[in-house]
Amino acid sequence: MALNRQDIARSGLRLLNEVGLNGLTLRLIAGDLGVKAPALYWHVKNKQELLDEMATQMLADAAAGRVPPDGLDEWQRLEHQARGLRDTLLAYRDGAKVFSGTFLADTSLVGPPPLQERIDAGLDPVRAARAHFAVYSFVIGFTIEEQAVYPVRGQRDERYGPEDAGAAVLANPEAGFSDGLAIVLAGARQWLDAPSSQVERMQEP
Amino acid sequence: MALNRQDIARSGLRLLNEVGLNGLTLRLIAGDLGVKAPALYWHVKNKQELLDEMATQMLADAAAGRVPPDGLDEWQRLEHQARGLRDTLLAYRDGAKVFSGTFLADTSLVGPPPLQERIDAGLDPVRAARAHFAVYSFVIGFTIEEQAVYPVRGQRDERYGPEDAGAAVLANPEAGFSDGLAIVLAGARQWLDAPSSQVERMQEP
DNA sequence: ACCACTCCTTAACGTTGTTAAATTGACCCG
DNA sequence: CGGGTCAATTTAACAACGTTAAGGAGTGGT
Repeated sequence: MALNRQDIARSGLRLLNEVGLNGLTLRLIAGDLGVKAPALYWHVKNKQELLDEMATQMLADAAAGRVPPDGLDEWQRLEHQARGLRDTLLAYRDGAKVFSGTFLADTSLVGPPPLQERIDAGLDPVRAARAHFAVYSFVIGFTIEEQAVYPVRGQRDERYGPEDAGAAVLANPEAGFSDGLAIVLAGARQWLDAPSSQVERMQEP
Repeated sequence: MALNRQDIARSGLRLLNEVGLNGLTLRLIAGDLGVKAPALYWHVKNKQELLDEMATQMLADAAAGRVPPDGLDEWQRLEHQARGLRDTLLAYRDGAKVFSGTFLADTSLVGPPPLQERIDAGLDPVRAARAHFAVYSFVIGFTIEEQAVYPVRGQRDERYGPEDAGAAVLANPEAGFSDGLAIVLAGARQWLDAPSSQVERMQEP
């Protein structure tokens, strides 16, 4: 019968979709598990540690059902991974916020690093990591803004009028994300082929 | 004597650097202003509204001292703006988190929209907005991750070991950001010239 | 002198994360 | 059997938080 961190995290994730990050209280989670709040402290040091566990669990659940199809090249795998990350974050209310605050308990869950082929072929691993992180950063940033406007997928928050700049893009989040991702991937590809570590160098007629 | 929203927001921003977002309480801000906590509710509806005001103030203060130099082309202005945004967020503890949660009370503060020249020259404004938002998203995402590792600029948080992927990039945040920004800008440039075909359009409701 | 309005205080409420101490239950050893 | 140890949970309580209600002080107009 005894609880464990995973059960608690999973309960937290389910409740997250019902009440949002602000409404997610330890007493609520405990009640959902048929237990009183201080019991959670036997398994978890902090609420923060619980949120970390939730972020990890979130990624693990999503990675389980998302093996990239065979026959993709490394760029397509990178795109697949980026889309999967966004889908994962969107699967939970405030998912991106929960995720971005925490670092993962188990980093092996992100899956095999992309661009490994090119690293084996001589690409500087630091450069590869930076390109990868640029894609990752874009996905996190985009999804955070997206979830600010659409707390749950498809339902727009009433506080945001249609007037500001971001809203023009987020009027159609899918297209905005696709285009943004295409931009970042194209840039990464080009940047890895033709290194220009200084941005100033990229001006051309 | 009478307080106003700006004073409160400014006090909140100063205290943010001392105590962080978690430690930022209404009673603390009120005390800093020589006033009791409920007094703030005369000027502000919510704590959330206060945070929105702080985010706005943050951007306004930063934009004041950051007019782009003359003689830059539109890409250089975009780069300037992106670097300025990161600097602004880094100027406050948890700055990116505060900023990303809120939308701005006054959107005129972001400055004149970039890429206006190309829009005048016939570029689809939606495409321009998406390219711009891709850059914006990257900056937000990168800086959130950066501040998770470095709560205050230059001081690494002890919880993160050097082992994970993001840390490899964030070992040198300045270089990581520069490279990432170069990637996104290069991609945007290329994408605006030749719209990518691999991403098909989604239709609006 | 009175009213109206702005701005702030005092007092309090319910909720939150968290801690300390007592309690239960299961398993092992004599 | 009986006691002891250890894991897991409960009961009770705490300080702190965001927020609300009610009232008081100051100011200005008529």
